[in-house]
Amino acid sequence: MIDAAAAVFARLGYDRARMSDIVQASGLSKGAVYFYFDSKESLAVAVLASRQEQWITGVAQLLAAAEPGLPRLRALLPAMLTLHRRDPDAWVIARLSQTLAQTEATRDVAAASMRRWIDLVAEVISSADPPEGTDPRDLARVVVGAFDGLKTLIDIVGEDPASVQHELARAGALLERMLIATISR
Amino acid sequence: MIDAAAAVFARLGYDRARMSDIVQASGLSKGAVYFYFDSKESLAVAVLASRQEQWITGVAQLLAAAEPGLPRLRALLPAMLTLHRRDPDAWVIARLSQTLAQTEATRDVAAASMRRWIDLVAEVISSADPPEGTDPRDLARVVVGAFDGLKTLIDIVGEDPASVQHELARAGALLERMLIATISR
DNA sequence: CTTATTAAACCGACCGCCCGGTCTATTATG
DNA sequence: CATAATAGACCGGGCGGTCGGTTTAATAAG
Repeated sequence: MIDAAAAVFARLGYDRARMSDIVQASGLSKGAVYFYFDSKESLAVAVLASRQEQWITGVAQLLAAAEPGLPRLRALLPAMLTLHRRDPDAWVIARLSQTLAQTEATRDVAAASMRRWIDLVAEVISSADPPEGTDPRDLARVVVGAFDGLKTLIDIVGEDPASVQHELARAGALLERMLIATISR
Repeated sequence: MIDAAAAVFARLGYDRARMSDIVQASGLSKGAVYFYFDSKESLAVAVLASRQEQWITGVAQLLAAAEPGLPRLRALLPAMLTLHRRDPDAWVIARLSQTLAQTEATRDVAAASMRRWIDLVAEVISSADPPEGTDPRDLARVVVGAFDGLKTLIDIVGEDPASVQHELARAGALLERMLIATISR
């Protein structure tokens, strides 16, 4: 059911997603959905937590295959792209965080979710021994933010979903190049 | 009135912005607003066009002060940051484009708006003589997308508006460094 | 094996509110 | 008086959320 909601949120965004859409996608009924979740908002929080977990463990798993340091850093963007190719809905964490951060009650979970993700990237960057005066967390923010922004931008200007996937891979590779160029002295 | 609408859209986003909010912010009445605009959607399109114009001419003006080539490229991120500091609402173009791109009727204007902006950045990058095999348009996409993503991300994890401004400047400087490192051989 | 009992799971018609949009009355302008 | 501009009460539809009732499944009792 969380899967169905994630797909709908990913497709329409939180505000445009109607409860009826989610109900229909889940194959259940309105009563069943509200049996498990208090509100649309709490459902969104659950989706955020679920996909966040899925995303982070997925990336971490792929990163673990590369040895620490520069090789692992080089594996970062490819891992993100692989995850995104495997399940584009997982990146709903970015859109949901954006929306949930606007509401007082859910701002903290949204921020915490993003911070956790930044921390993981910062860890990888840090292990690659960046030059003096380069804060790994700053770089991590740029990478995470840039990936999100690129996905958004390409979704807007892209033609069809297939080309979007391709364009994102292209942009991801370039972002990686920029990251490496910055870190190597 | 477009200014008022822009402010509201920037603060709440298209979907959460209520017509009553915009009416109140404009200091006019509902009748007056609908005398000038057919719908909420067309109002959003007008806001997008207005701020896009404002943003592009503003950046272009700042860029014109620097001589073409690398100096002008170096002026790009500072110009964007200056514009953003001068009027953070102007960056509502990114959020509005995202939303309007979801609707069939307005998808093209949203995409066109973003493409125009990418074109300008690509032009600047191109004039800085990037190495072989580096597509200026690809780089431009990364810069534009990254800036948008960074603004979004920092809005989420940032504490107060003042620190957001500062963090964005910091991230922007880093993004510039990455861009220069990539372009210089 | 059958039947009785119970509670969790599920259904979908329904509700009240709120929002985008309309419309008529009124005011300003010339 | 004519016209443009504005006001704000009003409306219909759609939305998130509710609630009484029904099915399902697990367990106990005979």
